[in-house]
Amino acid sequence: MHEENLTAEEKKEAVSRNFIEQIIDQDLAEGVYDTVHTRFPPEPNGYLHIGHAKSILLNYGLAQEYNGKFNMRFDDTNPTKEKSEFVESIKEDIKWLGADWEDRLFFASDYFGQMYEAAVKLIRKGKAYVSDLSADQIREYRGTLTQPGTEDPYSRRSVEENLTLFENMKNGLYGDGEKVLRARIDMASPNMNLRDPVLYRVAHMSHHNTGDQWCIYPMYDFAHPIEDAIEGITHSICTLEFEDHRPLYDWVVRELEYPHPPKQIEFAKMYLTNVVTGKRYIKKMVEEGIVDGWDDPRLVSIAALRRRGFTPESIRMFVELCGVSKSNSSADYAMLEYCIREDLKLKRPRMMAVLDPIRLVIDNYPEGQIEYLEAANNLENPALGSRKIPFARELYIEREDFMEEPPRKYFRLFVGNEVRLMNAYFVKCTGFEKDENGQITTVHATYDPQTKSGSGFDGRKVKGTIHWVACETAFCAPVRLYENIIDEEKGVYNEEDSSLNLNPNSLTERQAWMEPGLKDAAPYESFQFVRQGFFCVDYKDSVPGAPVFNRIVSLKSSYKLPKKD
RNA sequence: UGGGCUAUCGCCAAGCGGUAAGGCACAGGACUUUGACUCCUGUAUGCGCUGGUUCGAAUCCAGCUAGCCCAGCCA
Repeated sequence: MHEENLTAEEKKEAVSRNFIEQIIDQDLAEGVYDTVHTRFPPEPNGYLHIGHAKSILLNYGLAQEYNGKFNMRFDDTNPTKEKSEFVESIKEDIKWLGADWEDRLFFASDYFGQMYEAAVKLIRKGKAYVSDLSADQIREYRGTLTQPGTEDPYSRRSVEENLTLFENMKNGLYGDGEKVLRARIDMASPNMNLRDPVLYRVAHMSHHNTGDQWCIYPMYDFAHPIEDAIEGITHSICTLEFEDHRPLYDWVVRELEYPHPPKQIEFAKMYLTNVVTGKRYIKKMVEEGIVDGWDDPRLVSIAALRRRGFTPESIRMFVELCGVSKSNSSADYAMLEYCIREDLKLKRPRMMAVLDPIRLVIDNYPEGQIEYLEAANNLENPALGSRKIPFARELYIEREDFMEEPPRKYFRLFVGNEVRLMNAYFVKCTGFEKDENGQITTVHATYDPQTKSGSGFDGRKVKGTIHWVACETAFCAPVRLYENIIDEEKGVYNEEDSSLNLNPNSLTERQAWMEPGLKDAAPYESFQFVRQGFFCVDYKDSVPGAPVFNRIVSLKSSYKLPKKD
């Protein structure tokens, strides 16, 4: 760890450490801590989204990296907002992401007794007092950003009186809002958080974990450092907006005289371009039925990503790629797409499915004959084995794979051109048919038996390869093509008239014709459909024997079909 | 207009006084039974601006500018 001894070359070659790792390295080197203990402390008031994934994986990853420990803790200090139904979904999402808290699952509410004692300790030290001011009055006394606050008229109460009053608060002698416990710090501090912050409030309300045992509840700023200290957390990692709270965090652990005080470190939240992350917008869309719930595959909640077919590995890769810093930023959605393609490309079979079919008739192929051809599941990963696919005289091919008047450098089917049918034969286009509307319905071709896939034929080359399925045996199932929910101009939500502007193309559902083997696809199973992208069976909408395929991500394409006028 | 934080390529992000890493995206090219993948190649004379210190500054100093956060008995 003696950086100063490294040459410039060595410095460059060293794996760069993010700023949190640098802080931890230094703490360890200086003996401030001799271990690393982190935690993820969500409030169970909603579902987790991709932004949380960064925090989860950061905290868990740091614990792993330094051979330390990682705690799961629900920060449930406000019963008015929390529900136990969220506890389970949060646990499920974190497990899915692969963060393992082992046997360390905690609830802040389990520490209410210790927090109460801590408050009594502060009162005894003269560092806290009970105030009768109303919420409005407290606001007035707090001053403004530019004007200092003024002393709370109740701040001079004696220790004995405060002790009694606080006990009375606990015992339910006062109604909600009647009294609060405040820290005595500095009403004139330029940092608003230090102007005698409220430590405890009265709330006669049932708590999801403690029931009616308590009618006073600690505030975040008081509770959080205590939670961290109790659990032996060393590095308490949170987001940037808590930077101003750090002096208060430090004040609490100092006044309570914890022997090994934890250290708060703040990092920038992650945002994604082209997606909606705002809870209020999502809530509104859910309420108005615009989306299919908080796990609608167009959203970026952990559950939505899972349902769409993203893998934990891809999320981890994404978080790692994004890095950690203190500058507000939003990652390009293309980076997430890259990660899921990267993760799936060697792992999953590459199958054929036709999304917009026209008929291809191979006129020199025997009528009624079905031939089973061997197809590798993944050409780049032989370990995935192979399958048999039926080939016949009449096939479906993609409408865009034939053109009556091909533009320059179009390698697919047009009259006179020869292409390879993937996993099958070369076919040469001989003609086509149109219906009364001028729509192409059928393409005719002849095949060359000696060009069979795998035969080693190398007599001639073709530039194009297209995918296909045999009409008779094709399995027809719905596929859903997603665009992210955005309005490029205004975003999904217009602040001015509070209207929602949904991209009407955010979801397209259509039938697709696919290899018969796909009808046995199980929920969550994913595939690459050649040239169409990666698809995953939607567990929620699929019934046995009738899978529904969500497109996770499309493939990149360097060829754009010219637009028709 | 009080306090805190941030500013390096279209998007992330290294860099910590020795002469601008990397990834995504993009553009060329090679290869190809997916116009995918893979593989090459290219992309900041410049680090928000202006001065200063220094042989040397993205890095240090000063002054600006812009953005984010804070006036919950939310977290």
